[in-house]
Amino acid sequence: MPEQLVFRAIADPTRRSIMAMLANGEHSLGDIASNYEMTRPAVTKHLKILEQGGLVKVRTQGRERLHTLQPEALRSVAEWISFFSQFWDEKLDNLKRAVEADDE
Amino acid sequence: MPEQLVFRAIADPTRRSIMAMLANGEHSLGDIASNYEMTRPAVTKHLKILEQGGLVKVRTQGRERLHTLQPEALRSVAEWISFFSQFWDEKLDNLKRAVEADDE
DNA sequence: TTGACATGAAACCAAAAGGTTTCTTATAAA
DNA sequence: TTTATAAGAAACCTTTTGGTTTCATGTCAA
Repeated sequence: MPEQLVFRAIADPTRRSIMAMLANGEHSLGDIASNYEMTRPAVTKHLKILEQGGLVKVRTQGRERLHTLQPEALRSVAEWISFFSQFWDEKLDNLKRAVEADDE
Repeated sequence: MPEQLVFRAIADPTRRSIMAMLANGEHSLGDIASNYEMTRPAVTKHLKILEQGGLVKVRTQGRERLHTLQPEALRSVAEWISFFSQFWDEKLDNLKRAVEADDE
């Protein structure tokens, strides 16, 4: 799972919005699409990109496809940011330690 | 400075690489460009997008343009991630608190 | 002041991104 | 067993992105 796919996935505002929605729990495609102006196929494409980034997992139930958030995929981004956090504020070294501690 | 411009800026691997380079200090355009296969105009465009995201600041000295990293611009991304970190691991609530504490 | 150097600017191009419409397939329900 | 519903798939379109080449400009140094 190349890190680049995560950065790509979170670059789009619609996809970040979908992530926020999925933070509340599992949702079907139609359920998600009803929250946006665009058509369902467009939302499908966004969900596929989120999947490729490892941020969303899908399971099929009957004729529905249920999507769940996989927020752990954001950890690589958090680690990348933590490298720079040391330059912006020493206090935020907490962030770096927190992330690293979690790798054990 | 819309948050979207930061997400856009960090989405490209070349730009993230430039950020890493600038973490070591100020660099001129030619200096930066000499590290990449692409032409200088291409690097110029990347630097402009980094500027728009607030991640790089430029000053002119003689005929050179010196670029410095502004890592604080990453804070909005860190805040966004911190919202999701609660879902992936309670221990990483440290991250959220660290970021919020820094807003005071 | 003439030449070399560091950069900016503009025109252009191919590929990727974000969207649409149309058609098909699979499941559920009448 | 029809009919309605949920979704996948493919073809297509426009705009953005990441890159190029070419030319112009400003500054430093012989």
